[in-house]
Amino acid sequence: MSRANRLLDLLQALRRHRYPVSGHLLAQDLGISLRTLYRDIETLKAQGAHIEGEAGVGFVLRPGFMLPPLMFTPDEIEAIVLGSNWVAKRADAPLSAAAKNALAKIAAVMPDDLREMLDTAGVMVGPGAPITGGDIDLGVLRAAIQAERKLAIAYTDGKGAASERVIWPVALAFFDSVRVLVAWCETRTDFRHFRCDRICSIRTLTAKPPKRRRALLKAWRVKEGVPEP
Amino acid sequence: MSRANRLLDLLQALRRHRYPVSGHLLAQDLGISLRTLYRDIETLKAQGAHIEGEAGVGFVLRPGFMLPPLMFTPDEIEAIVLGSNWVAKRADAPLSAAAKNALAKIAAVMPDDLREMLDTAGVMVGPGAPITGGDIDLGVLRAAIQAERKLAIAYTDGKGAASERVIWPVALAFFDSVRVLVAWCETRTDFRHFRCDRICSIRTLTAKPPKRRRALLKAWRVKEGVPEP
DNA sequence: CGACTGCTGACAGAATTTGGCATGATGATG
DNA sequence: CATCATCATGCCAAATTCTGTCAGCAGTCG
Repeated sequence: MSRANRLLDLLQALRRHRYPVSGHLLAQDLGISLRTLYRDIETLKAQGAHIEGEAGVGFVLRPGFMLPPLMFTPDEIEAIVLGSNWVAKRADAPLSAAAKNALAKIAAVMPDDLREMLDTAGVMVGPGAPITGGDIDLGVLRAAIQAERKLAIAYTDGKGAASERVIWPVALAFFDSVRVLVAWCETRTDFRHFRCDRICSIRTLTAKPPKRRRALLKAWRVKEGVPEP
Repeated sequence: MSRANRLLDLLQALRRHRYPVSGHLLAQDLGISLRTLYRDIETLKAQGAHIEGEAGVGFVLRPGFMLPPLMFTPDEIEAIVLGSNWVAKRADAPLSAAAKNALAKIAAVMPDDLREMLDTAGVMVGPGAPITGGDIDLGVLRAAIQAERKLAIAYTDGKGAASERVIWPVALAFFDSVRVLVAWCETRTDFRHFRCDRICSIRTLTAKPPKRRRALLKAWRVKEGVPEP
């Protein structure tokens, strides 16, 4: 692998990590020594890449570098197709439609030969367990998550016990056959998981949770032991 | 000026000229010999640049090497994030890496305000049933599917009966906990489904199936009653 | 046909790249 | 405050590569 290739790879590696990444890790990824990595980063900086290195933290590539990323590789196309198809097949209707639209937009900017690969991609999503729907609108949940609003819900748990709660929605998790709303429950003052098909009603409140969703998500990750993506 | 820098410059120079440029001129621009220019162009081509050289005309960089800016709706962003994460989590290693790279590339060409939504997307992929791996390399399967090559496989079916077959691979289907290769089996002269974890060995043959993959896929869809995507 | 231009191979000397080590500096963490 | 992780830079010898030159073949254009 020549140096030129590696520099583009390094750029892509930096793009991949949207959070600070240590030079040690990058060097390992690229199979080069730490010293060489510093030199490569120096070169990229000289070319105009906004790479910021902070001691004790790592490197971040600030967006806006004049050199746009390269076109997708065949593997990446397959990954995109597979991902979009999964969402189109397994998510709720609005998200499913959005997945199809997004794929169309991506297809629009690809050269002809690659666009063909979209249709002939050799990957498919197999039929899965039927998704226990419930009749609530996931769009409302997603909107509340995005807008960071409290929700008042009526919920029936696994034992059939009904309850009404005010929760702070954090994220919507898609399992193979069920969807789960991750939220902070004001009643229990702790995180709770609500199966969407057991939520009987939702009302979006105007009040905002006192903590930012980001912080909540982090706290939840810690509690559940979910690694950072 | 190091070579790495020069390659990036060459790319920019090619992008500037929308009409064929002679190698001589490019070489002069960059201050290198003609021979070196050819070598540089070779290197860029190896990286995926669609540079076309026609004798008596010059070089043109066909569009499609770089990814142009992309715009998405909030729902589409959530769909893309969800899809990529699903692939990153549930597909085999190379495809998983490709999903991360693709997402990074898409992120790099989105407007700033949209890019932020990537991090705050409120959708997640829940943990799923563990995927029964098998020790064959799915990359080999995907490559054979794309290249339309026959495969010689050793397979052990659900009843424990082992067999060796020559098949025409059509598609790779991702189920919740298992992956299945869809293929035409020469022995049975019909379509068969092979669980990847039961494929003991693969050998890619040089022979191509007599029918195009597209036609096979269509025939399979008809047989199985799978609707067009 | 002749003038261009793309494309490739071989080769030897020049230039660059690389890894390792040593040394600072800075920010995070407890 | 001490410790750790990390960024950053200089130096050097060995290894790698890059480069220009020359030579030849194959297309295109007028």
